[in-house]
Amino acid sequence: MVFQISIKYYTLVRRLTYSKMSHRLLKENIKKHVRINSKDLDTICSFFEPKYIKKKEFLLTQGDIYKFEGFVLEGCFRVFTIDKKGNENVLHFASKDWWLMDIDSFMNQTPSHLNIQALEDSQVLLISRTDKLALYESVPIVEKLFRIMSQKAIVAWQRRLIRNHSLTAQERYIHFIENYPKIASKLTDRQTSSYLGITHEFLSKIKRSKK
Amino acid sequence: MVFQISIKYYTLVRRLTYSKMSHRLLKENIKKHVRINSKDLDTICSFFEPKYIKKKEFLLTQGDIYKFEGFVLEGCFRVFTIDKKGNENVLHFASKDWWLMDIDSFMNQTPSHLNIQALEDSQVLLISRTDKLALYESVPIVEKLFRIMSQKAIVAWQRRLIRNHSLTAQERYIHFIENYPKIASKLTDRQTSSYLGITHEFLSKIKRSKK
DNA sequence: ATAATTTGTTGAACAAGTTCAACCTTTCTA
DNA sequence: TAGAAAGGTTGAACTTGTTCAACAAATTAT
Repeated sequence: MVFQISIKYYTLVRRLTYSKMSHRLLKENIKKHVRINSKDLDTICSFFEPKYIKKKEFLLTQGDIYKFEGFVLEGCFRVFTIDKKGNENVLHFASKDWWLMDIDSFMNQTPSHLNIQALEDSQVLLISRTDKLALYESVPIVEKLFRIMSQKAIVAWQRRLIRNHSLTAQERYIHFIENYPKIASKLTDRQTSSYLGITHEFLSKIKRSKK
Repeated sequence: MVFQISIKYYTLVRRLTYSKMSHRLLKENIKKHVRINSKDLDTICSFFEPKYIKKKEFLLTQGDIYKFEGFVLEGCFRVFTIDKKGNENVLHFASKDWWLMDIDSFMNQTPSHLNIQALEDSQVLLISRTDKLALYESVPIVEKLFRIMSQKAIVAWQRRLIRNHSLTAQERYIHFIENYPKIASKLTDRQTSSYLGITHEFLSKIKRSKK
């Protein structure tokens, strides 16, 4: 009996500790973007709920309406579309400390064009659309936070387009594995090639010629 | 004498009228993105000053630090980088009712990677960095405005990347002229090809084969 | 109006990347 | 643990797009 209680107690403490830990990563992330007081930070984080997703499971499937925004605590995701020809196009990956959103579907509540799939057992913090919209109103700095995050994202997309236009597939591959070694090491060649915009066969040939 | 005065008066009235007209386009643009009261709208617009730029002149040159953000009233611009191999890569064009910014340089006050050049005699409304930063503080809805504009821009960049990965050069060319006929009609083939990420020779061959 | 420059067109040789098919290795699953 | 499924490699033929060079057409500056 005593033993059981102590297990329960231990579990409870672990959960709380864990929960604080998980929000800590989110807090650190937010503080990278804006100066923010701890009250606002606590309010923001209080709306994020942890969720566990198993390898190969989907957080979002093409056609769904996206009702959550996510922040990755652990694991790795791929965000991709399937085009008319049936090919998968990876927009990006998201591992620990990255955000997961489908801005288009979330903003306009239209069916999503994107799929978000876990590449390994993963944990995310999710905020519902309702709570997010409420946060924009009640905690004004949230607007600034996402304005700044969005602007940084635009810069990243611009640079990626330029790389696609000015570099060969081999150069893009080298850039990718050098700049995102942690993510790259978790991927199959098929996933990497889809991100780079080439076939997996050609990636295989690039790797051979590099040696 | 009387004649001279009347000319002066006419010019003054025209300027005032013109200035209101020009801010009207900006106001309409802003109202597409956010619900906003007319006082805030007036405050925002009051910081934008008109500027005329002649064909081929630059609003920004690679290496400069960007100190303004612009809104195009008339004319057309191209935003491009020159990479190490000396090739021009057009990020995008901006004609009437579009925004002109170099987010990276403007945010971080680092030397710009971009060039912004007028393709024809053009007019823009410019806001200085100082005024923009002050606006973010004094008119909170400005944060929301640029947050939403930025998020729409991200969606556009994502779609463009997917087109680059999933469509042939010919399909991208057709998409471009069908979706941006006004801008496309103002461009030389060299400019169009640089936007599409192909050589101008190959664009010429695409056009021939299309007939 | 003329010269100079930029732009567009075309062809031939070439390079980059795809497709398809075969085969092997690894990983998942019953 | 066997069988199935998925991932990786390789080669040959093919397609897409580039490069370079030459020339014609259109703009621009003088």
